[in-house]
This record gives sequence, structure tokens and C-alpha cells, in this order.
Amino acid sequence: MVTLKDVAKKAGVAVSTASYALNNNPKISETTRNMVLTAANELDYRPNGTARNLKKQKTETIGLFLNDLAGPYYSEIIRGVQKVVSDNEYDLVVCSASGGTDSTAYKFLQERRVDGAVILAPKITDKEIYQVARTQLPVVVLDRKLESDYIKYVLIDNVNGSYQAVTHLINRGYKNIGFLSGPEESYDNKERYEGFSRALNDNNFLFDENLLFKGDFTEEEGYKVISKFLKNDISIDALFAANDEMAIGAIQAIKENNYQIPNDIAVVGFDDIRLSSYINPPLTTVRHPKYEMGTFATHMIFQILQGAATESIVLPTQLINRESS
Amino acid sequence: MVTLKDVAKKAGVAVSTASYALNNNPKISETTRNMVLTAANELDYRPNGTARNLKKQKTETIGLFLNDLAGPYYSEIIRGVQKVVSDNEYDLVVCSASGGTDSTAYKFLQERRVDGAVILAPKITDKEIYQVARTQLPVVVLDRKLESDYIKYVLIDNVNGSYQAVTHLINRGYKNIGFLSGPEESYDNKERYEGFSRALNDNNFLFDENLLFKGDFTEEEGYKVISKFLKNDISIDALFAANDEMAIGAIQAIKENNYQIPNDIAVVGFDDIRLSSYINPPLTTVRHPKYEMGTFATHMIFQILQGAATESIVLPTQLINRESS
DNA sequence: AAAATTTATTGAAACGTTTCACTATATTTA
DNA sequence: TAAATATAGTGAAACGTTTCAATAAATTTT
Repeated sequence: MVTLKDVAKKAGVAVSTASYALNNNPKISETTRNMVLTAANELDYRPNGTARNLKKQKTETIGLFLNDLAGPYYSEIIRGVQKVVSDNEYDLVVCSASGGTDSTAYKFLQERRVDGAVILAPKITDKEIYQVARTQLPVVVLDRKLESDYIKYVLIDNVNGSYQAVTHLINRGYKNIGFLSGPEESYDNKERYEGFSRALNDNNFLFDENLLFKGDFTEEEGYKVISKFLKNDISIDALFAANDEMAIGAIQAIKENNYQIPNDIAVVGFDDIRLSSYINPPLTTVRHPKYEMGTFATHMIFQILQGAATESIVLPTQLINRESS
Repeated sequence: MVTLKDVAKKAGVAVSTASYALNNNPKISETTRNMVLTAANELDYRPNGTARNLKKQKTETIGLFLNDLAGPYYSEIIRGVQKVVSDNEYDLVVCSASGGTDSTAYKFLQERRVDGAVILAPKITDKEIYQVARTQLPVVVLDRKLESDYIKYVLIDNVNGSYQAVTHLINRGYKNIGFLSGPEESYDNKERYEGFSRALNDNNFLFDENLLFKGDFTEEEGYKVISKFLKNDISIDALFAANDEMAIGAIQAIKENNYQIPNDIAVVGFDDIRLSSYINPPLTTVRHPKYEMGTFATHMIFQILQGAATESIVLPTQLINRESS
């Protein structure tokens, strides 16, 4: 492994000179700089990032920590984060947060291997986030309402989004609206249920607890739960799913039971994932600005790193009317 | 920032003792270990990963370098890589390779911030890969045929896959088969074209150069190119697209021009992305084992790290027959 | 021509760990 | 009881950089 010391020796200068030369410090004369550069070239020298990071006490790297690296849902958020990180000439690493306290996410946060973090990973607890956040490690969360000097949030208006979706169903004349729920502890799920409830209340509907279906945000579970329900009963004429994945599973189940969508049963989802516009029938859903979540969140990280003030924000949603309702 | 020194001072022991204690070295007595542990707790000590990495000369981190972090195509590969990395109790970071020599991927490779790399990023040149690969940084490539002591590849049998797809079209009686191509310099594209050509040859078809459509692997471009073609001409009865994204764009174009799929024009894609089975009509395509690409590649990395022998491999593909052909 | 300033280079400390080689004490063996 | 061994803890070097403070040489100012 060739180090700066080797380069310096070969160039016949001090290590410090070599360092300055390679970093284009103006104190170094043109001639010595060239000597160092050629030496470095000939030896095929590569600076050691770890050593630099240790000395400089920063990594110029932002971490994006996700529960599931591969979720289709995240694509646009990743793009947004990537954009702002590169604009600031920082690096981005995306890490998994599954696996609790020995997840990569947790380690990277604890061990200061990033200078800032965008978190969309319910598995990381509030407590852990409070522990790691500080000036040199600002955190922006996308999956909960958490705030302190170094912690900000970027959320979407879940309540309003589902309120609109459900109101839309009511306006179209649907009477018995089911709720296909995500995991109970999920912040997004809770908020979406809240919007659902409020819309019912405001229209003097009362909610039949039997129409609350418990899913887990996966297509598979949406399919299973609704299949099972339709075997015995068909007391719903509309279904609001807490996310698109489950809505897509539900649609599958409904079609397999030979009900018409939206005539017999209407379906509305939440998220507007790519798939939603391609399925049959195309899914009515609540769109939210995923790319912007990424850009805003990352922008906030850099604001905090620079000591500037920032405010947490809640982004608006938009109902996308398609043929499933 | 509380360091090991602070912990040692508080516990009244030497720094080395504190280090041994925290790392559960058996040389340390139960009592001192506890003293150190309580001190660490009280001070809320977090070890500095960068310092440890520097000293240990390794990061226990594997990098997965992708052209586009957000591509839907990558999901399963990521899952596969993640699996094997966690099984080996290493960490995974996924980084973008867009941006050439100042991409994060390039920097991480150069600066030894990972101990091994899985690369699926045509933007990183062969030369760069040759430069960085070595015992302490084995590389497995998924997008080209590159090999040395520390570089292995995991590829899919592109030629055979498209050969089968095209043979399938011929067997069904299609006569005028177009090829919707990806970027010309893409390894995958070249191989897929090769399989296409061979299938035509072996069946004594000769290829009309006018039926070679130049796309870039995106849905949008597939749509545009085929739309334009269908405006003037309809001399094809089948289309083989070098990937599913373009096939999906083509299907859209064909439907908009009021041709029936597969009666007027059949379409076959390559990759079997999730969307392909949901669109209308469901897309016939060539499936390849993405998850396994990830697991095999990562497994090979660890083999090399442990000084064991490994062989590059080519994985088989499978024709998935759906209603678009 | 001496003093002051600028320019180019350097040695050494520091970043926060790990780990080798050593010492002091306690325990066992002959 | 002396010698040998085991146990528990320590000091210091090392990992590869960056950067401060110091110095030497060259240039400018008085």
C-alpha cells in the first residue's frame, strides 16, 4: 500500500509538503508541486479516505437510512436526496436499517461514519435518533414527527390526503367504505386512518369496526385479507387502502371474486407508486411529492451543517383520479 | 465528543485497558471491565468507526455501486447482496456511480472506504476497475466480462436468453421481427443483439436493417421510437426489445396506434421486471435470477477476502410466456 | 547594509482507535 | 522458599492523513 510517506520520499520532500502539494495549497511552488505529482503518479498513489476523515473529523458523506433498500416506494426519494447531496459535492451512502441495533444504519450513525442522516426507517427508535443527533450529525426524519435543534422532519399531509380520498368516495355515492390498514404502530398508517375517520365523521357516517382490515403495507397481505373477507361477505362498496401496494393486492382479490371495479367495489390507494397507473383498472390514489421530500430533507441537513436555521415542513398531497373509483 | 481517553480517565485505567474491556478481551478482569463499562455508559461513549477502520486497516463494509440508485431493475440484486453481506456480519453501502471520476463510487473505491465491491455501473471504466482491485479490495462485476485475480464476474446468459425469445417468436409464425435496441455500447445490449441475430440466422431469416430501432433502455425512448415508426410503416409483426422498460413503452405506442397485441404485433422483452406481469397485455419476457446474481457476487467477494478460490459464472435465463406473444 | 517582510518548506502533533511488548502482582510448582 | 508461570494491566507505537508553528531562504523596505 503506497502512502503519502512513500510519495514524499520519492519526491524528496517532507510529508507535509507532499500533502500540501496534492491538495493544491498555494504555498507550494510550481516546481515542487510537479515533483510530488509525478511521484504520486509513478507510484500510483491513492489517498486513504479513512485517514483523511479521521484527521478532518468529517466524512463529507450523508447517509440515507431505509428500512428496506429495495422498496420501489423509495426510488424518487433517493433521487431527490442524491440530487442535493451531489450539488453540495458530498457523497451519499444508502444503508439498510433492518436488523435493529446491529444494522448498518445504526452502526454508521453511532460511529460517525456520516456527517448527516436522512432517516426513513421506523425500526430506528426515537430514542436512538435523539442520542446521535448533534451539530456534526444533523438528522432529518421522514417517517415521524420528531424535532429538536438538530432533528427536523419532512412529512406529507397524510391526514388531509386521506380525508380527501375518502370524501371523494363519499361524494361519488359510496356508502360502506372499508379501511385496509398498515401496521398499527406505523406513523403514516395512524395518520391515514385519522383522515379516514374524520372524513366519515364530517359526513355523519359511522364506521363499522368489521370493515377495518389489518394489513402490513404489502401487496400480498392486502390480497390475503381482502380475499378472505370476500369469501363470506360483501358488505362493502368501497375500500380505502393505506397504501398502493395493499390496494393492488386488494384489486387482485376483488377481480378474482368476480366483482367489478369500480361498479361493485371502488378502490383508492395512497402513495401513487409507479405500478398504480399501469394496473387494470388504473388506481385512484393520493400522490405526494416524493422527490421533493428527498430534496427538502437533504437541503435541511446542509442548512444545519452550515449553522443556518431551518424549519420542519409538511408537504401537500394530491388526489389522482383514475378508474378504480 | 467523548473518546476512549475520557472513558479511561473516568474509569481510572489506561486507554489500552479501556479498549480491551470494551472489546471483551479476556485479559481484563470482571471488575475493571465493569468499571469501564459504567464509565462508558455514563459518558455516553460511542466508538469512532473511522479511527477503528484506520487502525485495523479494514472497514468490514462492502460497496454496491450502481449507475442509478433508484432503478427498479436493481431491487432484487440489492436484496441478494444485502443478504450475504449481513450473513457475514459486514455492512453494505449502496452508492451511485453517476458523475464519473467524482462520483461517490469512484471515490469510495479509490479511497479504500470499502473492503469489497459489487459493480453494476457501466460508467466505471474497465481501466478504473483494474486499478483498484486487489487482495484487500476484491471486485465482482455484473455488467461486463472482466477478470483477473481479484476481479470476477457474474453474468446472465444474454445470448441464449434472447436466442430463445426470438426462436419462440419464429415458432409462433412471426415473420418480420424488429429489434428494439439499448445503447450500442452496452454489454448486455450487444449480447442480446447477438442472440437475436443468431436465432434469425439459424432459421434462415435475413434481417432487414430498417427494423433495427435504436433506444436507450428507457420506457420513454421505446415509446417514442416505435410511435414514430408506426406512423409511416407497419412492416413488422413482432418486436423483440432488449429490455422490458422499452418493451412497455413500445406496447403503449402500439396500442395507441390501434394495433392488437399479439395479433397484429407481438412483443417480447427482457429482464422480467415487476411491472411486466401487471401491464396489459402481460409481457412475454426473459427472466433472469437477479437475487442470485446478488448473492453469488457477494459470496465471491468474501471468498476472495478469505483467500479462497472462486470462479466467475454465467447464470441461465428462462423464457416467461405471457400474453403479448 | 541592516531590518522587515514574504515565500517555500519542514518537523511534529494530532485525529481516536488497536495491539504489541512489557511490567508488576498473584499464583502455582518444585 | 525460590523459581516458574499465569494473570491483569500499562505505555507507547502505529494506522495515514492534515495542519499548526517554526525555520530557512529569498525578497523587499528603510
